[in-house]
Amino acid sequence: MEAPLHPAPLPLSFSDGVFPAGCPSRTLLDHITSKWGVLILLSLSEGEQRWSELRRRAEGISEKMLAQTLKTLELDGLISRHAQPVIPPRVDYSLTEKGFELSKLLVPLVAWAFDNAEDIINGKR
Amino acid sequence: MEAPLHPAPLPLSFSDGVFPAGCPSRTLLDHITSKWGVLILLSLSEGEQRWSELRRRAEGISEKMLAQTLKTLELDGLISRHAQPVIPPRVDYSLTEKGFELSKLLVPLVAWAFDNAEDIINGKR
DNA sequence: AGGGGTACGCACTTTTAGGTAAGGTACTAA
DNA sequence: TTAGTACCTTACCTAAAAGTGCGTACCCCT
Repeated sequence: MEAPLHPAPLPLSFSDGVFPAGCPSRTLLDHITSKWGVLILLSLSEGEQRWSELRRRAEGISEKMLAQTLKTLELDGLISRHAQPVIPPRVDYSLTEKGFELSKLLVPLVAWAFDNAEDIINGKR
Repeated sequence: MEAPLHPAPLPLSFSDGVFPAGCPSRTLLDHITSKWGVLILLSLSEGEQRWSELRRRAEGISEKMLAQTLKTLELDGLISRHAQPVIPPRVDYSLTEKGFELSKLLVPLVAWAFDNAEDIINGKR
C-alpha cells in the first residue's frame, strides 16, 4: 500500500543524475521502443522470420511501417536481412548479436506488460 | 558475424505467435515506452522525487509533457503522487510496487541502450 | 486469360505526440 | 510594488509518425 521507497541500484553512468537532451541513447531508445520496433524485435527473438510472417504476427502493421521499421533496425545493426534472389522473392530477417542481447532485456519487459496490462488498463478511469 | 539463430525462450502467452492488435498491453507499452515515460520511470527508480527535480533531470521536457506523463503513469498505477498542502506547494512522486517491478526491467534496458548508443548511432549512415 | 502471392517503393493524407506560450494561485523575499 | 518560486492548466500550432492506396516484377495456379 505504502510507497516502496527503495533506492534501487541504477547502474547508469549519469553522474549528475541528469538525462541529457542530445544523448544518442535517446535516439536509439526511440527506435527500440517505437510502436512497431518492440514487436518486430520481440517476434524475431524467436528466430529467423520472413517478411510476410512478421507482417502477420505484428497484427495491424502496414506494409509501409514494416519496411520502415525493418530498415531502421537494420541500420542500427540490431537485425540483419537475408534476401534470396528467388521467385517469388524471399527475404529472411533475424537478430544480430547486438539485437539478441537487446531482446534478452526486452522480452521480460513485454512479458510483464502483457501480464499486467489488463489489471492496469481496467483498473482506471 | 553470422546470425545467432538461437530460438530464445520467450515465455509469452501468445499461443499462436500473433501479437493481437487490440491487446491492452499495446496501450500500456505505449505509456511505458513513450519518449518521456521511460525517463520519468527511470528517474523515479532512484527514489521519491519532486516535480522540479524531475523537470531538471529529464532534460528538455516541457511542463505540459511532464504533467501529462505523470498523470498517465499515475492512472496506470505505476507512480503515486503525494501533494503536501504547504506553501510553496510541494509534490513528491514515487514508484508504486508495480512501478518498481517495472523499473527493475526497464533500468537494464536503458542502461544497455546507453552503453551501446554511441557505437550504433555512429556506425551507420 | 485472369487472379493471387511476395516484398517492396512512392506519394498523399490523417492522426497524434509534442512544443510554445500564456495564465493562475498562493505565498515570500527585496 | 515588483519579482520570484513551485506546480500546474489551457489553448493553439507544428512536425513527425503512421495510415491509405497505388504501382511493380515475376512467377504459379486454375
